[in-house]
Amino acid sequence: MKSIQFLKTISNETKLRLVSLLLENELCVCELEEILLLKQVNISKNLNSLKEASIVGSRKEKQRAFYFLSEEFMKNNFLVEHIRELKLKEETLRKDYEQFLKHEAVKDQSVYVCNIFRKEAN
Amino acid sequence: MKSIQFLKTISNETKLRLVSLLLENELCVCELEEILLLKQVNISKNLNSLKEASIVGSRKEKQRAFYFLSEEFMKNNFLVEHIRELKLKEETLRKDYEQFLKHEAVKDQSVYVCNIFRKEAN
DNA sequence: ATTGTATATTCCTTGTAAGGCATATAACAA
DNA sequence: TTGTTATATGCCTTACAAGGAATATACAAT
Repeated sequence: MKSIQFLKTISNETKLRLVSLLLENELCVCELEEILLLKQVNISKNLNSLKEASIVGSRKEKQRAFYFLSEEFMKNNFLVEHIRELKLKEETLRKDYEQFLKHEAVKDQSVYVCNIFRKEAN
Repeated sequence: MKSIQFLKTISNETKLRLVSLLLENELCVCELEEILLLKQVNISKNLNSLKEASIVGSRKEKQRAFYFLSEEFMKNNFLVEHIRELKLKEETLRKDYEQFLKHEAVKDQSVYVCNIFRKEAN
């Protein structure tokens, strides 16, 4: 069953965190890397498996790869609403969302460069 | 995350079929066996893992063990609604539901014995 | 006491998912 | 051209879930 594939795929912390963020906006790998503080490889791999499950789509823009939730997935209204609830209930998802907001703020006030946080850290 | 455990556990065909039926009614192992046409061992095992995930509870009545969806699980309104939708959309779940109705009909018109279908088959 | 019914548990095998690590590719920058 | 940034892929290991098969337990019926 396709529906089971959806469930199985998002029932993993990393993937759920990714989907959770993508509910807000399309994002590229390096943004996700900075927000989630996970290694690029894992993000790429997990995004890829989300893509194989038709949960996300992607588009290339120069070197960047932007990922977004698929229409097909978004049709599952109740499941989507369930995830929105988890974002309020689950600590990890809440914190990710905070990080996302910080990230968006920085993006707004300056010319965005992908590794901005990493540069500040050095 | 507990919520992930819920998702992970129900994202398996057998377990989803079980949960799907238990949305209708509490049922005992042998009833589930007859409706789903699965081996008793698998049903017991899967029910047990649903129980470990706090998705179902159980009560003993003589030799029978009746299983029902936990309050905790039922609080996830959107997730529950999602499953109800899957019951309409997914062939397997629809057929299971038909079998369930047949089973209920038999139960109503006679003194119920657990292996009634099996006896007819011989 | 013995048989039959209902359910649970244990052992075993197989499949698969997830992340680590190294490396590949692709685009752009200098 | 060479270096750097952004992303993807391949190989390996570990962990764990799922079902088969056999057996155990628990209670009921006779």
